[in-house]
Amino acid sequence: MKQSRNRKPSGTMPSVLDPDQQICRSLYSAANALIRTYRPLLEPLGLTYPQYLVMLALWEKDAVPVTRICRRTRLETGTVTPILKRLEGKGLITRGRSDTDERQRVIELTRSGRAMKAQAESVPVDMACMALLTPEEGRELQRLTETLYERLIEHQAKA
Amino acid sequence: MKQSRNRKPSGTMPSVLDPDQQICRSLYSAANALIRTYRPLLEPLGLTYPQYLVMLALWEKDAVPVTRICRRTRLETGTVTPILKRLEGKGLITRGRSDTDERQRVIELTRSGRAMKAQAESVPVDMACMALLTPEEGRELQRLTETLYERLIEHQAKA
DNA sequence: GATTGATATATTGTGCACAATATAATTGCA
DNA sequence: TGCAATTATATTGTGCACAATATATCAATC
Repeated sequence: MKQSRNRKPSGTMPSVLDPDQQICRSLYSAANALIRTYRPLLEPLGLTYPQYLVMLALWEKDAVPVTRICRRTRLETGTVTPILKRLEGKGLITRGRSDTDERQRVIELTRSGRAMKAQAESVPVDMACMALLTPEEGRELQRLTETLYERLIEHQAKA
Repeated sequence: MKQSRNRKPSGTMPSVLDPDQQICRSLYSAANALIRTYRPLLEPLGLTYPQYLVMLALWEKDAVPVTRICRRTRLETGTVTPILKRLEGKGLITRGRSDTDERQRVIELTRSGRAMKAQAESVPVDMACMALLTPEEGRELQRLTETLYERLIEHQAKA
């Protein structure tokens, strides 16, 4: 592992509490840095990354309940509800009520929200152009993070 | 890639906007889920994960300026300063001033903060016991996230 | 058809995460 | 010496992220 910024003296006893050994720090800082990198690409759309994630879910399938948005974005309702309100405020979605189940909202794209999809197509393209990872590295990283995610959810379900 | 929760009809045109294709979502949701999993392990210490990260930095090297904490945690000063205030409030650290440079703080562990280190040793152990990833998977994941992080920082420096 | 339990969403409170900006001390150097 | 540029930290404002809790509707069953 590279430690260009924190070389240890050779012969140092490795500690389980060494920050450089923390997989979670690596994962966390990479995720934060990646979202920071999305920012300028999303700025023309006026979206944050979590807002973009919600829009992706809706471009995939429109007129869905909040539950589905949570499932596809992997965020909790307490996170998603305020995001939906902001997207409504921007005029990108509506938050109607289901006819068959008064508890359920039906989240629908407005014309403006639908129109944004075309503009958004450039975001993954621009991101890919940065060539941050090779295609193989990208696939491997996604495979590993998906594995980890699944096991964490599974573990969480047991507790 | 597994898509147990969102099978697409075979022959569906793959979209660059498909949520399941987003490496960033995989990374983000795995990082969030991992930090959630740390929570019960850190609860006996009364720490959040970012607070724990700061403590790791101080257990590695005590009596350091804020800059070093930022570097080792990979968090910004705007994030770290309030965390340091909370840790000070818990009686784990002090935030003195440097004699040689009045701008600089010297962040030092208190006796209580130093004592916590022994208790914290069990956290990585308990985490490892969950066997979320094999040692090889763990190493590979850390290698890839470190690579990504470095390239993102590099890219950010250019802009 | 009333009650019990489950489900869908919303609210509240705490703690990040960071950009932008402010403040203050130090350093360089004209 | 004086002052411009740099550096260290703090502050402000916005938007997550989530646990815990609340509320309202629906479903099941007695």
